[in-house]
Amino acid sequence: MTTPKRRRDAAQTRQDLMDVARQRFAHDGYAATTVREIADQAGVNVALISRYFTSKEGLFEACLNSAFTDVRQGAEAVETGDAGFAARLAHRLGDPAVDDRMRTGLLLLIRTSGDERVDEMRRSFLRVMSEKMAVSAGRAATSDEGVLRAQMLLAAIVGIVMMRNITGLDPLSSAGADALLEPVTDLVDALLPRV
Amino acid sequence: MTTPKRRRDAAQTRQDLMDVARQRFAHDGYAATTVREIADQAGVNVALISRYFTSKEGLFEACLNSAFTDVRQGAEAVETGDAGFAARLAHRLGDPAVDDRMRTGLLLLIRTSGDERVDEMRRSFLRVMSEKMAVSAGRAATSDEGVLRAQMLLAAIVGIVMMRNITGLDPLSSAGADALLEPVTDLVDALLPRV
DNA sequence: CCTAGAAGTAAACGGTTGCTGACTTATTAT
DNA sequence: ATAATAAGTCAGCAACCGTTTACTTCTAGG
Repeated sequence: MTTPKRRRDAAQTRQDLMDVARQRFAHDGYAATTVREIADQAGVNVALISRYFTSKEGLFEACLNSAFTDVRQGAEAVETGDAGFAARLAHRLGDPAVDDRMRTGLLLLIRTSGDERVDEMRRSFLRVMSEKMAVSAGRAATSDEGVLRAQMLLAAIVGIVMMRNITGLDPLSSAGADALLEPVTDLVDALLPRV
Repeated sequence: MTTPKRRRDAAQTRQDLMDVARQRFAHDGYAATTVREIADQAGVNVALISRYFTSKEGLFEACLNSAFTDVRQGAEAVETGDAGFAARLAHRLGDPAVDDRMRTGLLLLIRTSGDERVDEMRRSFLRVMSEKMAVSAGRAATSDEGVLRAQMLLAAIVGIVMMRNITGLDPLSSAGADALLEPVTDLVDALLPRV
């Protein structure tokens, strides 16, 4: 019991449920995560999930939307197009204390719920996201080659985050921001060099 | 009915089950895939999964082992260390007809079953695999920096395969081997240059 | 041809899942 | 203080999960 007895607060409870759900969905996937586990970990009853989010899918959709926001503003803070892009990215990826939300957000980007409508939301977000990346690197948003390279960079980043957090493979999983700096810089410069 | 009525053949049925299971596990994940779906798609009864593989986890473990073999020999065929590495890799990744087994194999590498023993198998395989990659690129297997870079390359490849096959994001998902050649070459040269 | 055993099926089991409706408890406004 | 309402709990539902047991059907060896 972190909070020995918490005052009733619907908004806070809703937020707690989302925080827990994001972690579990991101780490274990949608199907492997049960609503009871989420509720238990949040310290409330299962029925509140249905009340606040209609259904498990509704909760996942809410998580995905908040993940969009986090990844988007994380990306804006990081890829302003100047030379320090790779360094800041490495810092974000490497330091576990820095940005837990962006990490789980990135993982959620490839976790499917089985609902085609939700998948389309994700696809649309990824498309916009990769076009922004291409533009900020000096390409046209309509340039297939630039967008392709941006999507490959995004996929590579997601893959690295996933491998670090899911498999627990060393030295990748335990590498800090300093160890990641050089290879991440090389990766960014190679896939999406500024023109 | 591709085969209007097939002769009874235990070995063939076992193989059919594994083929179907690999696809489904790779694409949808372990928890989201049911044994009934697998059996139905293979055209046999559910009970045969327990008979031939003891359990769903046993089936997954068998799939993972066959994925190890495929990825290993796919990697051996591709990364002999010479200059054509990136080109062959791009060809394997891009052409859907070329190597379906290596594609599903790569996807299985980050699909967890929840069983810690299985996860350890995967971790061990990934470690050996990345050390081989580092060595074939001219690093020592004990070099943390070389192995880290190899693991990042592996993670990037897995991420790209995943993004291509799971999200259906264009132009990445529909890009052919020719479109992938240049960026993949840049990616490989950047993350794991031969020394 | 016939039979022993392998290959495959059908049906049901206990357990778990997501979800719901009736209920209790705390908080707020008067 | 107390009624009204929001916040949260409880117990159970129907459906589905993985697995098993008893059964049927095919096939190979004599």
